Amino acid sequence: MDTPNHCQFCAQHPDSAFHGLNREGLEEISQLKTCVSFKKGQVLMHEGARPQGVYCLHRGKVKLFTLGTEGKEQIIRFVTKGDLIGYRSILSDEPISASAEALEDTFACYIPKSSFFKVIEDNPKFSLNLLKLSCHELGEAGKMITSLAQKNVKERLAEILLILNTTFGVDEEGYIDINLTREEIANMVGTATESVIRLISELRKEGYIRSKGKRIALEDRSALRQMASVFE
Amino acid sequence: MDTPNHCQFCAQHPDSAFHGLNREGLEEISQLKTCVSFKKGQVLMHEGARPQGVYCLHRGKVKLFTLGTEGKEQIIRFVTKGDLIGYRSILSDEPISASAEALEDTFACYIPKSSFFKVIEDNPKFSLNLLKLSCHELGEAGKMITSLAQKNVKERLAEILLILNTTFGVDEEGYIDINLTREEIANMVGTATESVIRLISELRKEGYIRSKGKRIALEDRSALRQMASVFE
DNA sequence: GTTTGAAAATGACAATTATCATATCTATCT
DNA sequence: AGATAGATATGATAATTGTCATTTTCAAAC
Repeated sequence: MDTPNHCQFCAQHPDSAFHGLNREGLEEISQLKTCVSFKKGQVLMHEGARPQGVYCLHRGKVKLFTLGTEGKEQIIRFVTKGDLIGYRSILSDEPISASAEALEDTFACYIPKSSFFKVIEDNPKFSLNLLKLSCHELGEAGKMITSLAQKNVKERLAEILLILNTTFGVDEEGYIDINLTREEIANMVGTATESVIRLISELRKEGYIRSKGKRIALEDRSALRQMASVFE
Repeated sequence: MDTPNHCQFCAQHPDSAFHGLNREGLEEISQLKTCVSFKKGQVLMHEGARPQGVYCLHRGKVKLFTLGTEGKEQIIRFVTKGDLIGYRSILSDEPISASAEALEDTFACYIPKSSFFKVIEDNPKFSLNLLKLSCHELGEAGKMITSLAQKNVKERLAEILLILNTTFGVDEEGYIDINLTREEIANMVGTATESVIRLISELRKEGYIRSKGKRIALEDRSALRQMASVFE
């Protein structure tokens, strides 16, 4: 039997979909899941496919993205420890809307579709958690829509840098603890790679951030928040 | 007792959150709800507020929008007959993320928060429907994000016109059956009002649409689909 | 340490989109 | 029917952003 404690561990986090489940529910999931690992760059799920289960991330980082016109990738959001992948597609009974690719070596639990539904049926609390989760993400998506529609590229870049800083934290030297290329940042901001590079240089010259290679550290977060009109 | 049949009527539509509920469940909702009406321009819910219940639209049209920087409104989506308003906020226990304003005289059923949760508890099917609904909308939001990030204004306008045509249908003369100003269209597309006006003229000159005052009719939908890169 | 390919940086220029000014139209009220 | 306010339309111009070309830097593999 492989690592039956993972679920209880994941469930500790208040934002986890498994939070607040009783012992039996967690035990049930632990029984039904299997553990899988992915190398950096591996694709967990393909846009358009019909997933046969959901992943719950145990360790690692994953980007979710759709392919727009001419194959350009648009990063929708990131998935980290404790987050689920594929639940949207299974619950709405639609093809996967975004591909999921590992940004670093990643470990996840796989819960087959049938087991997933069984846990939902057996645990109303789990169902409510999922509702809460999807409704929260719906609100986040709305914010992203407003940003893309109304802010200019520099404001959006400032916003994304703040989000990355919050989502992934910083290393010992203060750099945001995520390994993204400028192109990937551009694919979040919704702009050209060169524009991101130019604006990162600008922000550096203005003293709001510092950078070393591809790594970025925020120097003046409150100024960035003001620039991005983020009031949280 | 007011119009106890509304809920059964709404529940007929396969996309309704109330679809598939048993007789008792529908009866329960019919008991708990009250009917309200709104004049054109009235606000049903204010961004940032804490709603005390949800609305289920019975007749009329409502726009959902957030206010971006400098008070510019960004229309997220429209709500029509059978759709719910406010459920996202109540379920995620967050403030309302978008204001709701009636685009025409509108009738709705109001279900208080406590009653809403009671129906969820008593009817697992309802809970699953809501999950399906929010997950579907999450996918739609993802599409909108990719469009905003990657398409130019003309492509997005073509896409929005197709969506309006599908959502609201056409009148006897073939015009899209919704009364929107050019400014409101711009607030969906995420651009300046003048840009929308210019591009509507362009589309008209190119023969893809015709217009009469503020009313618009699609003349060549497949060309518009191609322009917008919509393959559905 | 050198090699080497990919990523970052920068400049020049083109395309897109926004802004401002102004004219025309249209629906509604009297 | 005429007045009027708000909406649509259009031109001129400015600002933003994208594209292409080239150079520099970086990091992994040998």
